[in-house]
Amino acid sequence: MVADQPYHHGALREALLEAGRELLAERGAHAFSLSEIARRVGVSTAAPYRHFADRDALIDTLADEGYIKFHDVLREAVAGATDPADAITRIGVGYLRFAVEHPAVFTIMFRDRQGPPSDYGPPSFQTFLEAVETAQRSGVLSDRLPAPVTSRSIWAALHGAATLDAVGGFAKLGLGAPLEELVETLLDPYWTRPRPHG
Amino acid sequence: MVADQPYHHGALREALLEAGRELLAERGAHAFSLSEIARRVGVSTAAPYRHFADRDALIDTLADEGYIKFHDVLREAVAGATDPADAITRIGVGYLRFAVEHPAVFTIMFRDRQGPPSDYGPPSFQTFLEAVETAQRSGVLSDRLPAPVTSRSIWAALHGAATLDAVGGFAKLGLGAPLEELVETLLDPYWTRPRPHG
DNA sequence: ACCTGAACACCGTTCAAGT
DNA sequence: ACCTGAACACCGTTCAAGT
Repeated sequence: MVADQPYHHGALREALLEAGRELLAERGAHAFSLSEIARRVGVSTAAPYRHFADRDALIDTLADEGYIKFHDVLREAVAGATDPADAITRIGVGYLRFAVEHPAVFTIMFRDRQGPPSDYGPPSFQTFLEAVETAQRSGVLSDRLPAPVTSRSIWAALHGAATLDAVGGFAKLGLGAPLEELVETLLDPYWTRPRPHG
Repeated sequence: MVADQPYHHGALREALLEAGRELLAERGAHAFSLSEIARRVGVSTAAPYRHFADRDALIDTLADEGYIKFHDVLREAVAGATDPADAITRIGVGYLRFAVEHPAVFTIMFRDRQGPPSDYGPPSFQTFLEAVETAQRSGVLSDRLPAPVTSRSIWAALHGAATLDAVGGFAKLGLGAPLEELVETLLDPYWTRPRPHG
């Protein structure tokens, strides 16, 4: 808190993004408001328009940040893996954990975009695809179907579980489960031979 | 169009729901507006509050309608099936087709609810669970995992594919595919033996 | 009992004017 | 170049008043 704010904020763009992150975390994607963000930063409601085309542009920027963070999660999952099958499992756990820990960011990442699609989504899928290819080559993952197709299926399973779990759908149906167990059961039919569970 | 509207609408509740359905179909979940709906019906913006607690109550009612329609889709899929494996496949196609044909309704069904959870979701999962149990008993679906767990996994895969496909995620990644083919590849790892594709 | 009219607090967005 | 102040059209919601 500075006693006397200068006329020029100096780093308004970053301040708006930071306030946006906080608002999302505190009140959810549903409560996102550009006016509220401007108020928190201590600036007029018109000020953001010097840095973002409109409300959606700010949301899309926060979504892009989410994609970058998400991509890091996937790369760290692969980096920390002990073997190709473990890499897939860790990606799965990372995917679901990201959704559970940052539900609002996850929501805006996969909402129906107003502007052009993000450039930051495909790299994540690419990382995942490479992990699937590696697992297929090592023989732990079936290669009955091409890697992109199997990747698409597992990605869909993880994404569906993440979405339904975040909304609480599984718990409502009496299907709530710890994250690791949920991932294990999702991946189970894909392995060429049964895997011991941790 | 009646030339002289009576003071009492008579069937305002249903008229509001109908206008809500149209607005969702025309402009998407994103553009939902209670004022716009009242305007379309030709009534004051305060009138809906005699029939719905608030905006969210109207949305939740439309979501419930969606669940009922969705449940019918699943039951018809099972009813029209030639065998237990075909029932699962038809459910999958019905699930994805519903999402693609009614994206706005699908969105509000699985959005983060404000009010209490819908009573109309669980019956759909129940129908699906029974189809999985039947398929497991007939031997076409692996019974390595309990029916509720396998149901959860396939449900997640279908839901994820529906969500990503509706948002256009698959197409963006060069993974776009016809609905039936997508469902086939999603279900492929679950069958106990390879199934011929139609 | 059901709906209107007017009001309130709140949005997103624009634009002339200030620094 | 960056931000303010005031305005505009639009929300959701409330409530006294009308029929």
